[in-house]
Amino acid sequence: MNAPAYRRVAAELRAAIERGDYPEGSVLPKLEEIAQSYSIAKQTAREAVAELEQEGLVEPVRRRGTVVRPAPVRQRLVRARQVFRDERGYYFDPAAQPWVALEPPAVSWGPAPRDIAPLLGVHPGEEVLIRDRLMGDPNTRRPTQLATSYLPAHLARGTRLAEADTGPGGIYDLLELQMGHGPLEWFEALGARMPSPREAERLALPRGVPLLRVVRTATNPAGTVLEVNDTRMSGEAFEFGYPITRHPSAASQQ
Amino acid sequence: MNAPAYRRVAAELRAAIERGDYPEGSVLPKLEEIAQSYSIAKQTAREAVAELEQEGLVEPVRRRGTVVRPAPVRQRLVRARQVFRDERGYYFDPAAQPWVALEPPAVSWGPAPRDIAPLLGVHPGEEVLIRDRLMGDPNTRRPTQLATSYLPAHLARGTRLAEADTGPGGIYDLLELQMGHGPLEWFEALGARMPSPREAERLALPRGVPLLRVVRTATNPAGTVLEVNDTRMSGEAFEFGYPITRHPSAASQQ
DNA sequence: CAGTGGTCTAGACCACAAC
DNA sequence: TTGTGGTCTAGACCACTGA
Repeated sequence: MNAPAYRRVAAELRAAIERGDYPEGSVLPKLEEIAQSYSIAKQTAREAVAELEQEGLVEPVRRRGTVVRPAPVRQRLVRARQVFRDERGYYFDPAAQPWVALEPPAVSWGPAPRDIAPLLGVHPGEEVLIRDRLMGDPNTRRPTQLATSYLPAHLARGTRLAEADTGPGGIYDLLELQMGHGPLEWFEALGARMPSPREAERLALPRGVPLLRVVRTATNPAGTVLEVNDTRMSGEAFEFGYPITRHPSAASQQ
Repeated sequence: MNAPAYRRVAAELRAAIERGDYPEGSVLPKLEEIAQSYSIAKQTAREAVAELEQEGLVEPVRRRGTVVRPAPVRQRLVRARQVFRDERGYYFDPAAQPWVALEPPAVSWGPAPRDIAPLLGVHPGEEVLIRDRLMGDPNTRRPTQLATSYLPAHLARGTRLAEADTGPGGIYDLLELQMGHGPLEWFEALGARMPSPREAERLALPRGVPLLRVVRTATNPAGTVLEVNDTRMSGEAFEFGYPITRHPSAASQQ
C-alpha cells in the first residue's frame, strides 16, 4: 500500500488542481519548488508531473512552467450512419464539414499495417496502395484529422486510384463509375488508441491525448473489401453524438 | 532536429518490434543490456521503454522483462441508436451483453464532476447523487466497464433513486413509471480520454490504453436533463461498429 | 529467492521560448 | 537573455514475482 513518492506527489497535485487551487491556464510551482516542498529530488518531482501530463491534465511549457490544461471542449461530429452525395461525391457526415486537405495527398506503395491487413484481405506487410491525407481548418491551417486509405495492389496498380488527383468524386467514384466495382457498401468501426509519435506530431497533440479513430471499409456487392479508410483525430477535440430513438419494444410506458 | 537519446532508442526499438524482431509475447533486452548496447544510462534506457509503454506497445513485467503486447483484438459493440426493452427494463445494445455488476452499486452523494455538471444543469461541485457500478464478465469476473450515473439532488433526494437496489427496471423505470418524468428521451456522445489512476486500476488497464467513453443523457419531454450516465471501457478491448446505409441522395450510381 | 524492473538521489548541463 | 523544463549519468537500493 506504500505508493512511491512520485505517485503520492502526483496525487496531491491532482487533488489540488481538482480543488481549484490551480485554475485552468495557471502554472504549478516549478519543479525545484515541488521538489523542496515535498523533500524529493527534482527528477522525482518531474516524474510526478509527467504522471499528470499523461492524464492530459497539465502541459509543461518551457520557460513558463507546468500549465494546467483547460477542460477539453469537444466538437461534436454527427455520424448519421448514412452516406450522402453531392456533386463532389460521397460524404459520410450530414453536417458538411469545412475541412480541407492541408497538403496534397501523399500517395505511395508500402506494406499493409498489421491492423489493416486482415480487414483488407491481404497479408500483413504485403504491398498496398497508401493514400495519406492531412485534413484541417481552411482558415487557421490547423490540422484536425489524419485520413489514410489503403487499397489492394492488384486493384489499384496502374489505375487512376494510384494518382495524386483522383478527380471529382475521388476513389469511390472511380471504383463505382469507371471500374465497375459498385454499388459500394460501407461499414464503420469507431475506437480509440494512443497515437504514434508521428501521428502526435502531425496532429500537434500534447501527451496524454488519445486518438479517436474511425475505420471504414468499402466493399463490393460480393463482400470483397476494396478499400480501408483509417481516420484519426484528437480525442480531446472531437466526439461523436447521436440521438436515441425508441424501438417498438420500448414504446413509451406512460 | 537532434532528438534526445531516449527518443532515438525508443524509435529503434519500435522499428525492431514492427519489423518483427520481437514478436508478440517476446521480451525486449533487459534495461541494462539496452543501456550497454546504446551506451546510455539504465535510467535513459528506461525512459525509452516508457515511451513505448505509453503507446501501448509494450508492458514491463517484473522479473520477466519488457513484454511486447499482442495486437489488440477489439470486441465489437453495436449501438443501434435505439433503446430496447424487455422485462428487466430498458437497454441500449441490441445484442444483449452478458455483463453483470461485479459489486453492489456504490451509491453516494458527492460533487458533480466538472465535465458532467454542465450536462446535468448543475454547478460544478454541486452535490449530486452518484451511482457507481463496475460491470464485468460473469465467469471470469474480469471488469469490463465502469458505469457511473449522476442525478440532480433535488430530483433524487429521499427517493428510491438513492437506494442501492432500485428494483427491476432500474432508475429509468423509477423515473418514468413512479415519478412521472417520462417519457424519457436519450442522447449519447462517444469519445475518448485517458483514464485517471483510479479508473486504470479498477479496469486493470496497463499504461498506454485510453478509455472509450459513452456519455448518455436522459431528458424529460420538456428537455430537462434528469440523469447523465458516463460509461468507460478499455479502448483496447472494445470498439463500436455499424453499417452505413444510403441516403436517397446517394442512390446507387450503377 | 534471485533477478528483473521500479524508484530515488545529487548533480550537471542542455535548449528553448518568454520576457 | 535567462529561467524554465528537459535530458542524462552513476550509483544505490527497493520490491515484486516467476523461474
